Amino acid sequence: MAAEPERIPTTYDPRGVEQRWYQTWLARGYFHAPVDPQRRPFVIMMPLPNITGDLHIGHALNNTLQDVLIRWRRMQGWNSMWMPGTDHASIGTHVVIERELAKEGKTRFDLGREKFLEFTWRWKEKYGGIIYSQLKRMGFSCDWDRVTFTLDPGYADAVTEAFLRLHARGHIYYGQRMINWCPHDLTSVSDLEVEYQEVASTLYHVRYPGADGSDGIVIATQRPETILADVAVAVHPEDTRYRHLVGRQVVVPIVQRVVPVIADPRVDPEFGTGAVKITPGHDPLDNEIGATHGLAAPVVLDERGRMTAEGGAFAGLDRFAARQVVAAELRSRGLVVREEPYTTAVAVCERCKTVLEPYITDQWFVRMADLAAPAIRVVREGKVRFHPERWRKVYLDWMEGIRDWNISRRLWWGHQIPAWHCRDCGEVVVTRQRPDRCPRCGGATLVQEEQILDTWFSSALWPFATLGWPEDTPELRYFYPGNVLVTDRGIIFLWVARMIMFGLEFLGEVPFTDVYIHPTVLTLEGRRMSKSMGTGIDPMEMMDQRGYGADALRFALVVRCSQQQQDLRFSEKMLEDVRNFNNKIWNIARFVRLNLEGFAPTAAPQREALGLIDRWILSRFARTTAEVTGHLESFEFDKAAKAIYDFLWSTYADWYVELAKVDLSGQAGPGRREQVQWTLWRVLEGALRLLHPIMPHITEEIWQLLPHEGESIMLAPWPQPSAQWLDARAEQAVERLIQVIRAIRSLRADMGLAPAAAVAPLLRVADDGRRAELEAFSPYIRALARAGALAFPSPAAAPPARAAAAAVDGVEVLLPVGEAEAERIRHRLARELERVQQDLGRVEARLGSDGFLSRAAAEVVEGERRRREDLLRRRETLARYLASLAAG
RNA sequence: GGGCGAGUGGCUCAGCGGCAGAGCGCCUCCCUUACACGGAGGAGGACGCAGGUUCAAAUCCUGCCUCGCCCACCA
Repeated sequence: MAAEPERIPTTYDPRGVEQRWYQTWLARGYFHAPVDPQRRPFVIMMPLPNITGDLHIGHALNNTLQDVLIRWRRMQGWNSMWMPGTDHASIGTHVVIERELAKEGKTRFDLGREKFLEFTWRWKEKYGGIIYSQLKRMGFSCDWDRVTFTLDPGYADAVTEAFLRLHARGHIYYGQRMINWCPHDLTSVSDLEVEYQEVASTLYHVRYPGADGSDGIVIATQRPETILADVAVAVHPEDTRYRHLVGRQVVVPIVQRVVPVIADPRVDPEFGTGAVKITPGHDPLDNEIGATHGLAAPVVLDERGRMTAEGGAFAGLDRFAARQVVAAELRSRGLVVREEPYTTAVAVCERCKTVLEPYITDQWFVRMADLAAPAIRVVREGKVRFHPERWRKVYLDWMEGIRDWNISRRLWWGHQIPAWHCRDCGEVVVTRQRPDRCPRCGGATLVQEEQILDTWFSSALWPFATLGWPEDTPELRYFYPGNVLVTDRGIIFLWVARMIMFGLEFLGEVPFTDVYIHPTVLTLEGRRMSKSMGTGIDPMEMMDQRGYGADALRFALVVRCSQQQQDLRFSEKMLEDVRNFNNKIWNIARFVRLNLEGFAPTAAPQREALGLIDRWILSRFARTTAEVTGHLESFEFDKAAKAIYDFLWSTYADWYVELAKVDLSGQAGPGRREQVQWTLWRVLEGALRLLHPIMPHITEEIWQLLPHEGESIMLAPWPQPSAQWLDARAEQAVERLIQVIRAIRSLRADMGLAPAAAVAPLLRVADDGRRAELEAFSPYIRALARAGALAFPSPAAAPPARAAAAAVDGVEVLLPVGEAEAERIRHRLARELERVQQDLGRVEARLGSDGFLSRAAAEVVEGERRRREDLLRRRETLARYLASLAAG
C-alpha cells in the first residue's frame, strides 16, 4: 500500500490508469492461452472487423461483451482464448481503395490487377492495423499472439483446400447463371448483399400487335428498354381474357420480332394487364419461365448497364437513358396505351447503392441444400443455442428456404479461385496447381480463373482456419470446437449460418455451442449511428478527448444490453452516469483504505463472531455473487451489471459504509474495529472481482491498492456464491434497522427540522426481543438518523401528546414536536393514513372474495393475510396519533 | 405480402399473472472530514387502443394503431 492515502485525488481519472494496466497485462502475457490439455478451454472467435474499419460503437459493444465472457471464464479457471483478427473484406476494401484511386482520376483498370493488389497491400500495411490499437484501448484481452488476417498464407491455403474439398464432394458447381450484377463495381454480389430501395417509377402499358395484323396484346412493364430483348409474352393459363391468344404470335415493338404468346402459372393475372413480356436475358423470373419454355435469352445490356449493339439505334445508351428514349419511341409509334406512376422496390448494391442488373455470366456456386440439412439439425437438437432464443426461428426459417450461394466475384482483392480454363477446349479444371496439360484435349494453355471468392466464403472458415486447419494441429484439437459466438443480428445468415455449415462439413462438429445476438446501437432518436450523417458517437473520442475512459464506455453499453430489445439507444449522457459510478467506487476505496490502517487480511472469522451488520453485508454479497454469476451464464448482461452497481452503491456504500463508520469511530467494543475492517475489505475486494470483467482497469487499479493475494485481479478467482454467508436473521434485523432510520429521516424532513435540531426520536416497540435488537442498534440509529438522543419508552407509558408518527414493522417511530408543527403532523399522518387505507381496501376486497380464497395459491392467500395484519396495525397507530392530535 | 421486436413517470429502460420499479431529469434540505461526478427526503404513472380469459392482467389470448428491423422473383 502506498503511503499518504490522503494524497489520492478525490476524483478518478481513468486515462493514465487504463493505458498503464493494459500495457502491464500485455507485457506479462496474461492474454495468451497456450494449448494446455490439463485445462478446460473457453474459446471465442472475434467477429472480424474489416481492415478498412475504424472502431465504432457497434464494435465497442460487440467486443466488450466478448471480453466480459472471456475475463469471467478466465477468473473461473477456464483457459480463455479469444482469437482476434481482421478480414480482407474484398468488396468493402475495393470500394475504399477505388475511392482513393478516383481522387487521382483513376480506376482499378488503369492500374491492372498486379499494381492494384500492390497498392492495396501497401494501404493495408499502413491503415489495416488501426483497429487493433483501438481494440487495445478498450482493454480487450484477446490472444494477440494468434492474431490472424484472412489473406495470411496459411489462411489462404485453408480457403483453397475448402474450395477443393467442396468441389470434390459435389457441393460446388460452375456455369452460366443469372446473378445480381453491379454495373458500378463490375462484379456479381450474392442475394444477401442486395438491398432494396423504394423508388418512384412508371408502369408503361404497351401494345404488342398481333403478327396477323390483329390488335395483339397489351403488356405492362417498368423497363421498356428491355423490350428489345423480349422473346415472348406470357399470360396465366386460366386467364379467360387471353386464353384465345395463347399459341398465337405477336410482334415485339421496335425490333419487330415475332414471338409467341405462352401460358405460364407464374404470371400473376392481377398485376398490370395480366400479360407480361418475357425477357430471359434481363429478368430472373423471365429467365426461369424462358428456361421452362425453351426460349432464347438475348442480351441488350452490357456489364456497365449500357445498350449493346443488339440494341440497334439505342446502342451505347445507359440503361436509364435508354428507358426514356425507348418509351418516347413507343409513344411516337402509338403503342403506349397507358402510363401510370408506380412505386417499386429496386435492388441496389449494398456497398455502392448502384441499381443492380440481373445479368448472365459464368459463375461459381455452392449448392446449399445438402450443407444446410445438418446445420438445421444441430440447431433443432439444441447443439447450437441462440440467445435470445427468438433468433433460432429466424435462422431455421432462412436455412429451410436456402438458395444456392454465388461465391465468385469479378474483383481482385481476395482469394483467387483455384480453377483453370483450357484455352483450347474450354474445359474447366479445379486443382490447387496449374495443370501441365488439359485433361480433356491435352492442350497446354491453361489460365487461372480470374474471379475471386466472396469474402464470406473465407470468413466462414474462421473458427478453424485460424487454428491450422486443414493440418491436424494441437491448436485445432484443443480449441475446436469453440464456445460462444457474439454478434449482431445483421450477419446471422451471412456469417453465423455459414460457419455452422462449414464447421460441420469439414470438422464434423459445430464451431460453437452458443450464439449470443446483441442489440444494435442506435442514437437516442432511434437512428443508426453514422459518422457521415453526424449521428454517431465515436468511442475513441469518448474515451480519450472526453475523458470517460474505456471502463465507463464498457459499463454503459453492457448495462443497457437487454435480451428483450433488439436496439440499444445510446447517448453521451449515459457515459456521464457511469463516470459518476466510477468515481463512487473510487471514493469507496479511498474510504476503505483510510480505515484499513494496521489491518492485515486474515482467514475468515466465524460468522457468529461478527457483528450483525457485517453478517448482513456478507449475506447480501453472497446473494449478489450468485445473481451476477447466474446472469452471466444466461447472457443477461444488463442484469449482471445492474446487480453489481446496486450492490456497491445502494447497499455497500449507502448503508454498510455508513453503519461501519459508527463502529470504526472508537466506542465500539474490543475487537470490533478489526471485524469491520475485515468485512469492509472482504466485501469490497470481492465486489471488485465481480465487476472486473466489465470494468477491468479501475478494478485492477483499486484492487492493487487494497490488500490482495496474487499479482493481478485478472488472475484472481471468481467469487464463489457460497451459502455459508447467507444469513436470514442478520438480513431481517438490518433491514428493519434501515426501515427505522428511513422513517426517522422522513419524519424529520417532513417536519422541516434543521439537521442540527436536537429532537430525540422515540421508538415504541411492543415486542421485547425487537426492542432489545433496536436498543443494541441505537448507536447506528443515532448516527445515521442524525439524532442526538434516542429513547425507548415503555409501551405501557403514555405516548407524547404531540408527535409526528410513522409505523414500520411493529415499531412506532415518534418525533415529538412543538405546537407550531401540529399542522405538518396532521398533514403527514393523514396522508399516510390515506395510503394505508387504500391498500387495506384492496387487500380486504381480495380476502373477502370466495373466488380468491378458494382458487388462489395458499401462500398467496397467506401473504395477503399477513399484509392485512400489518396494515391494520399501521392504521391503528396512525389513527391513534391523529386522534390524539385532534384531542390535544 | 410474410415474420420478428418495441410502445410502462419528462428521457433511457427493468418488471412479463398476485402491493407499479431503477437511473437520469425535476423539487426541498444538507459542504454530516470517502465522494457535490456527493448525501438525505420528496413529487411524478388511465403500463399504446379495444375486446376476452382469470378469484386476480402492465404481465396471458384476439384484433387494431404507431415506430423499428428482417425476409419475399408481382413484371
